[in-house]
Amino acid sequence: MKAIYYDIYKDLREKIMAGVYPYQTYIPPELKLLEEYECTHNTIRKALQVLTMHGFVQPVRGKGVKVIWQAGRRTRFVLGDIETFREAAAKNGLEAKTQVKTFEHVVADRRISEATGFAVGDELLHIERVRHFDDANLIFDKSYFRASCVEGLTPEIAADSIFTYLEDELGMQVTTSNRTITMEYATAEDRALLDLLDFDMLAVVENRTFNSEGVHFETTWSRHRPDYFTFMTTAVRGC
Amino acid sequence: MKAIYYDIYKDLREKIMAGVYPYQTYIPPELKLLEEYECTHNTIRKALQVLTMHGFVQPVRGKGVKVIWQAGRRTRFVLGDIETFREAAAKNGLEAKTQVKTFEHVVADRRISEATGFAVGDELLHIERVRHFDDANLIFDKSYFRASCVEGLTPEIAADSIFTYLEDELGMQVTTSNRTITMEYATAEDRALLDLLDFDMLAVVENRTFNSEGVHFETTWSRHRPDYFTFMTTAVRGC
DNA sequence: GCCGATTTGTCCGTATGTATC
DNA sequence: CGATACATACGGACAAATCGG
Repeated sequence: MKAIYYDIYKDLREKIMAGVYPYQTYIPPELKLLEEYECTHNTIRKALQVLTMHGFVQPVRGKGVKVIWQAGRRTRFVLGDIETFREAAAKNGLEAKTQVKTFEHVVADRRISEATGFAVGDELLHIERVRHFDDANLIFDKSYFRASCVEGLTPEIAADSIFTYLEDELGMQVTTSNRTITMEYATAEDRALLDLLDFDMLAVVENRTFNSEGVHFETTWSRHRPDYFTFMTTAVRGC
Repeated sequence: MKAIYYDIYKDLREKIMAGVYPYQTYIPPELKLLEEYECTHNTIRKALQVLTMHGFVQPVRGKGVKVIWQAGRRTRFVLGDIETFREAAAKNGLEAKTQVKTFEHVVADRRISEATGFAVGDELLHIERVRHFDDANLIFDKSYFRASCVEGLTPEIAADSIFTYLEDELGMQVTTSNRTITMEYATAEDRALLDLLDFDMLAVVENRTFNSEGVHFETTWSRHRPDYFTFMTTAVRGC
């Protein structure tokens, strides 16, 4: 991301998180920011818009742009923006290991098609992985990738980071992700693969991911042990 | 919302949901849309940006703007954008009733402050409500409102719709909502108030809401019976 | 492989409206 | 009422990616 507005966004975000612009105060007005970043009006606004969408600030007409982000008490494993499992784990201060349980080519039949959103007949790669950290198997990922989008993928790469491979080696850009969160009973398979303790339900995140070409290339169900599951998001009226 | 870009957004959204612009096809390019809506390219771009943020389309450089929205099979009770409980229930085709269990003024002590994000000493209104539909008590809402933001609120209004009252009567605008989703064990209180069947865990949505002045005026925990809980959201890289 | 047409992405500069103080 | 500050819209310019000839 080499856009000017994005650099400004990142800079402002840093300052908010560092407490330079504290909770419930106003950041400098557009006119000041113009001078500081030496750009126009519109570019500042674009940066502020992204900042707003991410829940850091809220513009108040006639007054200014107010900081609404509070330093968070985050517990265990927090999901949110688009990021790789490895990135998320690192951000949560956890060292993670991944074990590949299934790695096979399949052709989408009617049942798979309805569950994943792929078309019947699509060539897919079916991958199942168990995520291990804090001395326990905590997440079970069941994924279907569009085969033509993940050429050269091997079980070894799947054990490392599929998304890093796709972005760095294949030059693909992950762009949009539609997510659905539900709760489901643990299956015998979950119990066999995960360290579930007494939990009999799981938090399930269904993820349908599109690349920069607008092609749906992945549907994954991440099945989380409840005590390690936290999902954060921001909704903004009208945006 | 009287902005031009917002009308264009709504029109395009309708056409996508109606199938006028089907899944995986390109919508007309900017130049066509300029003519159709008689505005400038910047206004079109703003509308497309909102459409993108909501997961309906994805722009592809040099090619066009591709529809990535698929008609969904939504199950039971679906949450997502900012909307009142009543709106959400209606959208899911359910007729809902609300029972007010608690309605009292409190002053935030250290414990409440840490849980809600309000400051110690803030005057709050503590409201607990049970949501009933499909012949069962399915959601338990524990809320704290900033008292100065909800003047004139009564238990009767709370049984109807607090948000409708705030927006229509007090002229407040709900703008930003920071949400955290977790799973928790059901408490004795949950069991007493809800029809939990055999479920021993709940989906809990913590909601911290800010009005158009950037003032944090509400923290609510909505405790949902798992089989009626679905949460949908869209994440877009860079936005 | 190159060039030009198409299409989206970014940025500039300006103008006007609306809300606050 | 005027100054300040955000919101919307216009019009123009150039960059970057794609596609067809």
